[in-house]
Amino acid sequence: MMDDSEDSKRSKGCHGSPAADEVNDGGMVGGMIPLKKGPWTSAEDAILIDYVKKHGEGNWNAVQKHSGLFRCGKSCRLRWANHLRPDLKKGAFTPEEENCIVELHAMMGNKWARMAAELPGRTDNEIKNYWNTRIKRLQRASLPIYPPDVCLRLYKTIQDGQNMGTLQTGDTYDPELMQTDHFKIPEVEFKNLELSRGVPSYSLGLFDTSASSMLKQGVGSSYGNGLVFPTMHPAKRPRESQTIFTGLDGIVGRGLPVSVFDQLTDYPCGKIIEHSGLSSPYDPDLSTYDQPSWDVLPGSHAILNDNSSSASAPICVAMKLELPSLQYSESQQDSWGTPASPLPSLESVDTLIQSPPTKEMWSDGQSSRSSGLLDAVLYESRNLKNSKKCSGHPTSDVSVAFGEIHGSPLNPSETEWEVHADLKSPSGHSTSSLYSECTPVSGSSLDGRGENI
DNA sequence: AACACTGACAACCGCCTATGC
DNA sequence: CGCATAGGCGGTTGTCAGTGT
Repeated sequence: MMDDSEDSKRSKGCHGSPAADEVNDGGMVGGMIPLKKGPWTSAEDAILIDYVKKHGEGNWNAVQKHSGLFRCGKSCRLRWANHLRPDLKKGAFTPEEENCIVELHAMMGNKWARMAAELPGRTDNEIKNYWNTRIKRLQRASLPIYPPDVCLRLYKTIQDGQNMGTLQTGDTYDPELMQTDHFKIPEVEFKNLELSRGVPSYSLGLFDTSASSMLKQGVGSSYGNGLVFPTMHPAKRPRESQTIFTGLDGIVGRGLPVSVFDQLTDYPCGKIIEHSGLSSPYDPDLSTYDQPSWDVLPGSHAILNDNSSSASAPICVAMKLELPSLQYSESQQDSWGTPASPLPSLESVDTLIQSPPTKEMWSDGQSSRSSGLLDAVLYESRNLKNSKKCSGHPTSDVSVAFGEIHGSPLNPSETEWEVHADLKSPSGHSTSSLYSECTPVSGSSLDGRGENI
């Protein structure tokens, strides 16, 4: 893009590489020649391409030594990876790719490199830029980041996974067995994944690396509290731990930022999950989800800003934390093929802003980075699971989670819920039956946030 | 025509981990 | 085991082009 722009614009010496700084005395080659910064010229590109052809990728710091290119190794690597690689796909994202990115982000958060791995020919930088632009646009319009269908699909996927995991409760972790016999989670080849399927292939793939790791660990396994993914490269664990889960029984995004949860709960989609659950992920009639009358979730933003009463402040925070939007617009609704509904009133917006978790829920050093919807959904799943353990009331949360609104949308407090979904879990339990086993009275077992449901 | 705004893009920065010595 | 270096990743910033007023 700016390859042919002249170097004169910016050439302050490379600080991109700490190594270069340290070794080269602040961006100087051998302390003498300043490393170039700024846009790459086509000549530089040619040099770099030539170098890679001859020597292959890697050893980027040697590029400068052997090619006379006055760029730090990092800069070379970036240039090659983002622009010069022959397998790069140029041009705008296709709608399929865009959908894929949204769903991937819902699953894994800001893991651009991982997302890029799912999109052949695309770079993490591209995806990141696309996402940031999208976020900005949606937030400016106060639109939700994740389309409802993404939320639902994700939740369904998680739910299925969790049901499978339930079978493993108490099992000892055996990587091979888990891999091949028990869960039948394939070694998913993510490349060229099919898009726009009911449950995207990468969902399984993601499970293989994150959620499935939990499954593999098995509930109550020795890994349960270790926050360690046996299948993950150790090097990645610390970073991944930002979105790590405490094992199936404790399915919760360890680093799940409040903001993401906010989105899940504030955003009608979150409500979908909370309230309608699996009634039908593909239910075309999502209009009920758009009711501006979702129950009030009081005092929830205390974590975010220590001031649950300020409705606008969280929005500002959200800009950073990908906190989402508060309502649908007609256009957005339409674009997602769901019925439009009136925008919530400002009061409703205020209400929706508030929701989320108590401090103890996110107390263990959550990251400010987005972890995606997956974490949030997992969290919800955990809550549901916990409630299952705790109680056996035949109504309430279960109905809430998997029910259908029967009450007046204008009076959420009196809304009645009724189980009507009967999706079969892999374990043979229907979701309704599974969750009807655990039916704490609203607020009784959800870590003190039952009133949120 | 001038200006502001926005989106797209490229590149840099800082932090982190892996690896080799 | 500690240190230095290389490389990867995510966040941020800067630039440019297009568009609307």
